[in-house]
Amino acid sequence: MDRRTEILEAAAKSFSLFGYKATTMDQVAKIANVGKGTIYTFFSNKEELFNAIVVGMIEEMRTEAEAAAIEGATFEENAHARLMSILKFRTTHQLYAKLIDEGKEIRTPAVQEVLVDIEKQIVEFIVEKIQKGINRGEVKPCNVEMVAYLLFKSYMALVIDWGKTHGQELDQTEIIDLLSSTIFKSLII
Amino acid sequence: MDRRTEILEAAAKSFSLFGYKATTMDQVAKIANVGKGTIYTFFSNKEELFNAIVVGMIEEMRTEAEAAAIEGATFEENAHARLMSILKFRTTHQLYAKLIDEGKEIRTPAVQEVLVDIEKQIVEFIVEKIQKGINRGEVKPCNVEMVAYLLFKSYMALVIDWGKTHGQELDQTEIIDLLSSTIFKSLII
DNA sequence: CAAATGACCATAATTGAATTATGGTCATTT
DNA sequence: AAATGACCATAATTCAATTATGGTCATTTG
Repeated sequence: MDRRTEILEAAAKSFSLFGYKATTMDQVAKIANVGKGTIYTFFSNKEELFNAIVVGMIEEMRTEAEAAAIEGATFEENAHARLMSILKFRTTHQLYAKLIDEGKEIRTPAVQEVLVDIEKQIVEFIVEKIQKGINRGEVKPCNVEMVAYLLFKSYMALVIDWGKTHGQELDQTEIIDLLSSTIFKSLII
Repeated sequence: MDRRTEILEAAAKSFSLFGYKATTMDQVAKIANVGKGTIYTFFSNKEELFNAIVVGMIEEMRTEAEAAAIEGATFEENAHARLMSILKFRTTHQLYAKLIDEGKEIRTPAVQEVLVDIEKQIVEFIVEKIQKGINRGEVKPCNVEMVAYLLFKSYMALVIDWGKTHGQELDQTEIIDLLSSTIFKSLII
């Protein structure tokens, strides 16, 4: 494996395990079996190394979300499956979960910026899918950006936030029932 | 004015100006022109005094939200008007705005708890209104708690959050257009 | 004598000086 | 030419000393 990859893997491991702030460049160098200076021949600073890791994670998330869609399923079914996949990734993926925690608890600025960027990219992903649905004639023309945003926020609310104030999580079917009869209903032709 | 009221007014002023943490009982006593011990004959501790102030604020918010509704208007029009009134109150009311800031920046536990409670009461307020709409035959029977939650979160997202990532605020008409064709459409008979 | 008061106390919060840790560099080595 | 790690400036942490604060209660007041 080349040095760059070894550094990336070491950094991914450390960021996932300890978060951004608690990961030191010395530590990354040690895990990667590399002199600290070597890291700086590939990445200009800690934040760039971090961003490279996050770019990789977003790709991974996107791939999983794409894989969640089923050939021949309706737009609504696939939208639901992909969104649930993304939200599952969000809480399951060690690095993502760690970053959410660090953003909230320690409020490391670099982490908070990255989290905002990830959410933007998720919404853009949804935008793409809606746009494709419109082009295929499965979805009504609409304010795609707003609809994508509303969809994402609604899923966040029902899947992630609800449980925090209401003792227990919502059932998937309850979520589908509600969104199917509201947002999706007006979206689909 | 009786001592209790003087204390309440002093506390409201101080909490609004400085937040929960930065308000001292000595300060409240001084503003209220009262010995510090006197405060403790009416309120068992700082947090109880704080809660009393917040209860008053919620009442105020509720009254304004009720006043935003118009006799003879549709359920949708009034729901929109009331929700916008609440969100306006949220950012305009000095104490509420201060608490949101303190909850986020200093993360005073007493403040965060109170903020969660306020949001719960807002959702309960929406629940009431939807239930009333159902009883009147203006609104379809539905999972009232979930719909209220979704409505509130949608308004929060479009009115409060959107601007933070998208450079500028959404226009009221854009919000109505979207929600009217989605959530409200499926709600109203 | 019942209500009000503020000096007082235990403890929590803050400060700042000293210490340690860390991101990044660059002369030296491989 | 690429890799390295000792080195440096500065940021972060520690912790003892100090200050501030919530809450009490013996005393005062009307």
